[in-house]
Amino acid sequence: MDREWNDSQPIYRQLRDRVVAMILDGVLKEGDALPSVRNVAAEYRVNPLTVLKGYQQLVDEGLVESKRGLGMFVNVGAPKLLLKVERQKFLGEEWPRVRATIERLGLTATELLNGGAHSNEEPSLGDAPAKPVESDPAKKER
Amino acid sequence: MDREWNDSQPIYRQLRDRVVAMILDGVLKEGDALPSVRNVAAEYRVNPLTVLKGYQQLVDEGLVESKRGLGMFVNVGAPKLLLKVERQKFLGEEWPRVRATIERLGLTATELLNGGAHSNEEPSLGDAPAKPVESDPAKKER
DNA sequence: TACAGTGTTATAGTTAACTATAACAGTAAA
DNA sequence: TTTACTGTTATAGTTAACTATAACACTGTA
Repeated sequence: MDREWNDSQPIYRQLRDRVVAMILDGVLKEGDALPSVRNVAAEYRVNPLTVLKGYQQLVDEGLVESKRGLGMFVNVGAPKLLLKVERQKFLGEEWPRVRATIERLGLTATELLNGGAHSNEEPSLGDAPAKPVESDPAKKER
Repeated sequence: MDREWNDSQPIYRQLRDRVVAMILDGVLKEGDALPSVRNVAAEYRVNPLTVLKGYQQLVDEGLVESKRGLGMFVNVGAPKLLLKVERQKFLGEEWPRVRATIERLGLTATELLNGGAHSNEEPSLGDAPAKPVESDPAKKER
């Protein structure tokens, strides 16, 4: 896990997202114990309550089960459920926004997806984008 | 403009982003007046101070100039500057995250690009992804 | 039993975001 | 001057996020 925080989202949600990522990546498998609240709090120098809040979200989502005195554990079926739910969420909410941004910046989604620049490449401002993504004619703003 | 807010970011930042989008899209050109603080506040049913805070960000970024009694105006050079800065920000910060998510969810380029009205399509969990977005071969593990 | 791990709750304080309400200040036009 | 727009500041209150510190409750093991 990474040790830094993003100012664009509350810590507890980022925490939740990181655990989700670990489950999706198979780092945490069904039945596995999550890193303990206290450990995480110490390692990231964050308040235990903040960690708990993030973890509680996962419990509320039915992904994780809490066993007092033992720890918190990845539920059976969580990875599968997660893949489904997160895909829906991404395709329905995040991707449309991102895609709009890409178009707005005159970048091409195809290029970006096909192993183009990820890291810190500066697009020379001058050159016209090779093949801008056509904006969707049926695009509905909402 | 849209009338709704996203819980993932403070309103004033979303407001700022919308104006940025309008500038990039050419809806607001150099020298144009932004929608007035009071109008926006009324239309979106938001506090004038919140709108002002969003607008102030733009002033601080050198994109907009404020003229008391007159309004706030898009600076000369703002669109060009914006394109450069926002591209850098997107490629350096947002895209890497988004890309990681895409890979994690095993989504395919076709799935992402062909969805005109992809809103709430459920990716049938069963079928193997046709051609997952490849992770960068040059990516360094650490 | 004692102990060292777990999760959980209680108390209380700080800060950022947002809100309502009101007033102040500058510009242009009737 | 009056009116109707602009941006701006002042005062004060609410809520969510985060923090520190401490205690409570449970489990497995020495």
